[in-house]
Amino acid sequence: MADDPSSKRHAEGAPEQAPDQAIAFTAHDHRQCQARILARAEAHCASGGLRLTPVRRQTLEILLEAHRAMGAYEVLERLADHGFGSQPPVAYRALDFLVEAGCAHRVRRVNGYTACMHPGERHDPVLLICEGCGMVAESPSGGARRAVGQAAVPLEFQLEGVNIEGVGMCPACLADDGEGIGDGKGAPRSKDAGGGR
Amino acid sequence: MADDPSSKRHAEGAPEQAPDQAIAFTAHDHRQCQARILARAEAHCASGGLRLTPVRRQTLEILLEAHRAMGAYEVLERLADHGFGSQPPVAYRALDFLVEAGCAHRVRRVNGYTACMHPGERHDPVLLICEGCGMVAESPSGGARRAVGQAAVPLEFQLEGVNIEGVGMCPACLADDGEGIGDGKGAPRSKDAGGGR
DNA sequence: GTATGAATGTGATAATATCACAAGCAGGAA
DNA sequence: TTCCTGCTTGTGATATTATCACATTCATAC
Repeated sequence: MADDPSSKRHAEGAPEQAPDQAIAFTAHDHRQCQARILARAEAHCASGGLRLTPVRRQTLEILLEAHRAMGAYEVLERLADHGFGSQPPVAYRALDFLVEAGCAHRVRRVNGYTACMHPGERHDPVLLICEGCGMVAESPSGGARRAVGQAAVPLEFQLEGVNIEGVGMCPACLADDGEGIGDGKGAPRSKDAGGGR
Repeated sequence: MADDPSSKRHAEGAPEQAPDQAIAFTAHDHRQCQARILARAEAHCASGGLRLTPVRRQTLEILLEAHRAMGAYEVLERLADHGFGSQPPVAYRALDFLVEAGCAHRVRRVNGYTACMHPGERHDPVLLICEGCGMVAESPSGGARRAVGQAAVPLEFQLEGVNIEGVGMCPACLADDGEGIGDGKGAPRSKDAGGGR
């Protein structure tokens, strides 16, 4: 990890470090990012009368550890490590709550969940999933959402929700491939890549 | 089935009955629709050197029976009824082939598969899934696809594929609700709704 | 006809998700 | 306080979806 791009990250005092929506693929102080989102989520739940109980909060913290999608069973294992129940419903319930509350997104493509970078703001982001490292970035794009809405109109379909996901390669993985670490098709990189880069 | 809206369907001789993309939610002669798509898929496979073997063809026919998403195990059961193997890989392999060949789509939202209405034409349709009856319509929308592409650009993300899905209510289910058959939130209607309407 | 690779059949198992019910806990009403 | 109520959590069981490994069959080219 000595050559980790996160060495490029900004100093702690840096103000707005990166455009929020692209943060997953951008060098940033992940500790700070993590804390900021958690605080926002807490505020959102408090103001909305949503109970961010210990399991739920811990679940969110687990999701916030990295900008990637985590499976429910991976979350469950971590919850058990923290002393919570170890049966699937424990994780699924907490994850469902977070999604419902607008604090997490479900990543259908990989049957996983990822923390929302804009807790509480009703939005339907484009989720960009890197096939190299598993990171997930959230891109605002009212554009895509609007286009789906428009696609529904001529069919007289009453749209209630959308899932918009893209798969491909993030800039860091592309750079790695270019450096000859991969062969251009390269095997997926470490699935447990750490926090921000 | 006596009050099936498909009674409204066009007469057999009707020429181009409905805009292709909206066909799932539109009154049409489904037998003809089914046959047309199957023929197109056969032609596409033939011209591309893709082997549409008996299981694969049967699988496509099963998907074509209705404009909805079918689970792999449901397909598997039908395949077994037709004398094919009854172990999961039988269905998954055939379904994977069809998706790969551009003759079917995977519907991530419901872990299902649905026949493609434009076999062989490389496209990333918006899949509109009715929560009332389970029907799935394919809407062209280069617009949404383009918007996702644009969302990826500022993140320097190299987009390789997309899943764009919308859930909501189809016109027929909306009409049913309006007629007082439902309560406005109504339980999902029969999951095994027949072919076209 | 025989070698070859693709496709299929089959048993086993992995990964994901839900159900049902008991127990605990927070808040308000009596 | 005590009880009631509804939400939340724990737990065992089970359902659903998906993949692996390996033997066999089949189509095709040689």
